[in-house]
Amino acid sequence: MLKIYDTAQRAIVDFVPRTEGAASMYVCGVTPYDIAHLGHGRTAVVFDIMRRHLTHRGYAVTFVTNVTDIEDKIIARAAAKGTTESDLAQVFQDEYWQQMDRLDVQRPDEMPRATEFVPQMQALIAELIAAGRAYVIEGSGVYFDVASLEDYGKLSRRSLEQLIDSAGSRVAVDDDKHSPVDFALWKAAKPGEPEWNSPWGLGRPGWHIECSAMALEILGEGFDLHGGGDDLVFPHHENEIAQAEGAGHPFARYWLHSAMVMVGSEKMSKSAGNFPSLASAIDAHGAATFRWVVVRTHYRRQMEITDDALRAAGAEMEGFNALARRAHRGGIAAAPTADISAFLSVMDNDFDTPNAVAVIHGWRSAANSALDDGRADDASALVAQVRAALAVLGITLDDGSANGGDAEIDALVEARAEARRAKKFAESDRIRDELAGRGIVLEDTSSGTVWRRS
RNA sequence: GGCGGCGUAGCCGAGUGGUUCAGGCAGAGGUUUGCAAAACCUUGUACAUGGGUUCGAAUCCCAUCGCCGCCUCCA
Repeated sequence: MLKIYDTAQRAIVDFVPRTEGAASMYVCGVTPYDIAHLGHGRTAVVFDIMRRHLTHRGYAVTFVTNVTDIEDKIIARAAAKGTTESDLAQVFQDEYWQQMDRLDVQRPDEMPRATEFVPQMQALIAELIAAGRAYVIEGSGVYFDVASLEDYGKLSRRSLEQLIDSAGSRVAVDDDKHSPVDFALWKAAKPGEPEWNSPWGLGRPGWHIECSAMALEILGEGFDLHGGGDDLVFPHHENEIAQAEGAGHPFARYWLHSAMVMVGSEKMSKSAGNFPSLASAIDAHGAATFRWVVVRTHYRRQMEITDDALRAAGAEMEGFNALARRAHRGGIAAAPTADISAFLSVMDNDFDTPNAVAVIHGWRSAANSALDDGRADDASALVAQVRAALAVLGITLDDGSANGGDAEIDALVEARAEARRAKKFAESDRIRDELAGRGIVLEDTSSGTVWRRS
């Protein structure tokens, strides 16, 4: 039985989908106005693993991730760069998916862009007005009337009083709004900004409405899982719920939130300017290592992704790759099927990847022992378990088979092997040192020498 | 100020009342190897502090200290 931590209930609960055997999932995507950072990488990997695990458990998963391609930051950045909003969004969306592809993050089944769903947003806004949950301020826009919704704040556990108390202390309040906590559904057009026609005049959608409208449009009422970074709980997800339920549409059954990535004990954020790029981390340490460092910490726990952390994770990954190389060189093929039930049941407990990692390490160690002892069948089964479990985590091992293409290195490796056979160790060591100088590390196995780049 | 989380051995990171242990990285010793590399084996009595509950607490309760997040755009 899959159990998940539901932010709304603040508890680990059984996952019971809307439709048996299916799982519909909406994960808030990015606002593409700058390059992807480490936090984007973590969040994407976390939800990708949830998706893979659900799929592995037999659910037919429908996975939706939106793109917020019209928003204040995009408008400001496009103006600063002298480009259009859509071009700017496209550039950074492409960069984002380029990194996601390197990380083997599976593409969503649907990737709706906010600008393509303006009619649906307007329809939802109209419903909210009709339901008495929203009001129009001429020349300003349409606002959600928070006080009209009895249980507003239920996701983030905030009361209306405390919200009103703190409102205005950090954000300027529009005096025309009925309450300082009311938020914009539709913003009246401003000169030089993109605009759409609407029953309330030219303008553009507020930030939160897109996700309510698109999730309902694509996944329907009462879809299963809604996810995102935990910085979105309030106000974004809270407002999504208000917009959907305020119009009478049951919204997400479960809420999943992944914790933030910290840098130097502070939350990384674009506004603070402390955001190491995802690309540079992958460049330096590899995609599998990045995934591994994410997986080592539970998704609901804050973590730092430092160079040291990546190095340690890289050392672990290297151990797994070494196993794959050994098995490959020794002609040990992974068994066609693998029993990874021990791994899966750990994962069933709210995607407990840290403990799942321990299970995989156990198999790795046992596989090496089996290879040491020449127990080929055991080794084959264990290697298969390691590979299958890692696949659920989105990691594919490098067994070195792609290293065969370098004729020059292969020739040197062979020359060294000959020298060794002739017991000319001075010569064989000289060749090994030469290769080491070029970043090539040799490993002599019982079935021959394999090499890798260090 | 309100809401929430965290503080575990050199480092990362599980664990929520009890024989024996998370797991990993780094370190040390050993086996293997011509020497290495890789691998395997052995090796660490840690739980912020002070009280309390209990036969027994890292684990429950209270207090204290420290760190972090949300309350503003943010993955």
